[in-house]
Amino acid sequence: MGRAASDKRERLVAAAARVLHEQGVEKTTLADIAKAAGVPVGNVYYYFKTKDQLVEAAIDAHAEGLRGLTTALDAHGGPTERLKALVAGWVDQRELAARFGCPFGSLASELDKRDDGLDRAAAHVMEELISWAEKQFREMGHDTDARELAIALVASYQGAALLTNTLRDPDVMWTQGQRITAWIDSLADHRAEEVSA
Amino acid sequence: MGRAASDKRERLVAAAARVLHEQGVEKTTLADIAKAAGVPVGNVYYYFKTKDQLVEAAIDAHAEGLRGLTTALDAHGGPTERLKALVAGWVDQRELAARFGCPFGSLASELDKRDDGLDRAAAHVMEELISWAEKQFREMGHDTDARELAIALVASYQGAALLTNTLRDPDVMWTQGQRITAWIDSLADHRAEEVSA
DNA sequence: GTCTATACGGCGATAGAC
DNA sequence: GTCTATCGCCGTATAGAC
Repeated sequence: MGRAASDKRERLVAAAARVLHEQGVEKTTLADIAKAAGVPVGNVYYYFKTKDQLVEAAIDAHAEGLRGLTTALDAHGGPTERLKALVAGWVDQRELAARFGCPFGSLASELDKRDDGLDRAAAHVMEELISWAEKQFREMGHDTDARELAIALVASYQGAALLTNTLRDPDVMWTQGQRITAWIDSLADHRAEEVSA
Repeated sequence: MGRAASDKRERLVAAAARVLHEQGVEKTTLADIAKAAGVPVGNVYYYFKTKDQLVEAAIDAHAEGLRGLTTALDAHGGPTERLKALVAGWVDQRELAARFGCPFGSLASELDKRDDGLDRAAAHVMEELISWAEKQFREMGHDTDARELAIALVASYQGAALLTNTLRDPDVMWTQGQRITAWIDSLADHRAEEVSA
C-alpha cells in the first residue's frame, strides 16, 4: 500500500466520522462521505469492501481519539482533576452537541438497533471510557462502587448531550457540566474525610 | 370516517411506535410497519400521506402515553413520591431498554439529525416531561433551580437507558435507578430542613 | 491504483381495479 | 374504503477502462 492510498483512506475515515455524526448512519450515503472527503464515489470500494466497514473504521477512529485523550489526561494531576478535565472537554463541545449530539453517543444509540458486530464495536469503545473513569474513581478511594460511579458519570454526560441536542440549547450542557463537576468534587472528599476521621 | 377505518389507523400507529423503537426510523420500512399491524402495504397511504406523517403519529402516541402517565401520577402522593414512581416505572422497563433503549429517547436522538419538523415534535414531548418534573421539584420547595433539577433527572435516565442498551445490561438501569431515587430523597429533605431549621 | 459507467435491489409513493 | 400491481428514484456495489 502506497503513501497516496493511505492518505485517501484517512481522509475517508475522517470524513465518515464527521458526516456520520452530523447525519446519522442510515441517512448518510457513501456519496455524502466521498464528497466530503474529496474522493470519487466508486473509488471508496477500493479501500472499503462495504459501507459497514467504513462505519467500523469511523468507530475505530473514535476509539483512537478517546485513547489519545485519556492518555493525555493520565499525564497530569490527580484522578479528581482528570475527571473534571474530561467533563470540561465535554462542556467545551456543547455547541457541537446542541447541533448533533455527542459524536459517539448518538452513533452508539443508532448502532444499538443492529444485530451485526457494529453495535458491539461501539459498545467496546463505550466500555473503554467507563473503565478509564472507573480507574479514576478507584484511585480516589471508591473501591467498592467505582464502576457504578463511572457509569453514573458517563450516563449523566450522555443524557445531558441528548437533551442539549433535543432542546437545541448548549446552556443545558454547561449547567449540567457544572452539576457533574460539583458532584466529582463531593466524591473527592470521600477518602480525605475517611483519612482525617 | 367509519369505525373500521379508525381501528386500522390505530393499529398502524401502535405498530409504528413499537417497530420504530425496535428498529429505528431510517431502517424501518412501511412494509415492516404494515406487516406488524396486519395491514396491506399500499393501504397505509389511505391513512397517511407519507411515511413522515406516520412517524409523527407515533410521536403523538408517545405524547399521549406520557400525558396519561403523568395524569395518573398526579392523582396520588406528594411530588417526591410521584418522581420516585416515575423512576420506578423506568426501572421496570429495563429489559426493554437493554434491548432497544428508551422508547422515546432513541427516537428523539435519531430525529434530531433531521431538519424537518419531526425533530421539533419530538422535542416538544421531551419538554412536556421536563416541565412536569420541574413542577414536582418546585412543589418540593426548589423554586430557583427546579428546571435544572428536572433536566438533571431526565438526563440521568436517558443516559442510563443509553448505557443499559449499549452494554446490553438491564442491571445498569436498576443500579442507576437506585442512585436517582436516593438523589430525589435527598432533595425531598430540602424544604423540611429549612422549615425545621 | 484511480476513476466512470452501470447493474441490481429495495423502498416510498401512485394508479386504478374492486 | 380496501387492496394489488407497479412506477420511479436512489443507494450499494460491481465491472472494467485507463
